[in-house]
Amino acid sequence: MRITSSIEYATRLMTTLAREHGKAPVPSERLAESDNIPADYVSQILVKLRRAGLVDSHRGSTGGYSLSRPPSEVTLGQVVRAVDGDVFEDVCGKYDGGTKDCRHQSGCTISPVWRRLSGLITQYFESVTLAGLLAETPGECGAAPEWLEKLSGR
Amino acid sequence: MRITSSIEYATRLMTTLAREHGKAPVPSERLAESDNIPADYVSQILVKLRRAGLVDSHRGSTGGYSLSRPPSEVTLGQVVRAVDGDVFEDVCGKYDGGTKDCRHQSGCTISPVWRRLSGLITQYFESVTLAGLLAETPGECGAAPEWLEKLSGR
DNA sequence: CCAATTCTTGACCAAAAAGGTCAGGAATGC
DNA sequence: GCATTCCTGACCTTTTTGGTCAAGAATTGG
Repeated sequence: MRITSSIEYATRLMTTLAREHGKAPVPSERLAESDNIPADYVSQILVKLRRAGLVDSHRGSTGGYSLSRPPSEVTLGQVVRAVDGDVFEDVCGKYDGGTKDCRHQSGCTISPVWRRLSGLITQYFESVTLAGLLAETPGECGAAPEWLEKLSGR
Repeated sequence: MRITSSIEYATRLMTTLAREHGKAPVPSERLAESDNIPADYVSQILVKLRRAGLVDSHRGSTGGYSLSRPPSEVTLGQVVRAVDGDVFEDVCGKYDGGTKDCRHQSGCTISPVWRRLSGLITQYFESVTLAGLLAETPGECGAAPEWLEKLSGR
């Protein structure tokens, strides 16, 4: 399991756009540059974000992209779904070995576990907004996950 | 993001072995059959589980595989790590566009989010044991995730 | 000791997904 | 009308997934 480049890139883009919210639209080329993403790839990701209704696009010389809503109203979940579809979409029914019935062995005691995991992830994604991302304390790339300790009870 | 076949298969195998714990070793061919997994693929997965110390193998005519520990002492996290490595191993430092410094844009406010997610998933995996999997109420493949509501506070 | 059984190892392969590129066209603002 | 920017969709390469295969090395029952 991993974070794909699309997810990472889309998150960077949305974060940058959030910072520019209320100002002029940002052309994709500038986004590519500032977020360190291949220029031609950026457009592709922005298209998905636009189709999901998360950003607006404007053509012409003063054109570019802008958030369609305030940063506080956009969740990470929406961003992830826009570029990657639903999380753990089709666990059940895959890997059924050709037989088309659910073959999670052992009377399907496994699938509830995947479903909970999926719910857990979805819920976390939903709890993070772009506004929250901006307010995040940067910290270097090795900081400990503080609140995690709380959650785990340790 | 998705559950790979290796993870799903490994979980099925371990669940089946947990059910047979204390009895005779189960040959891989029988595991393949009962868990609906390609026979040649099963061996490959079992090798990883053995190298991780989760199962024991015995050759010869009465040979096969068996759990190396009681089901209550094996977590889903151990199984997943055995076949798939660490969850979200290297988010930071990837997608840096060639520049070898961490380029999570915007002062790296993004990486803590991935790290928390990784921790959340790891923690969930750690909380599920094989014994727990066996005790799971099967339910059909669409049951609601009950305890999730508790966690979310809703 | 022999033969059947089972695991072991590592190479190999095909299909899919990920990651990225490109070219031609259509709006838009100046 | 011309530069700028987005739009569309095809295309490509690399990596990962998912799976196969063959030769060999233990082990056990007979």
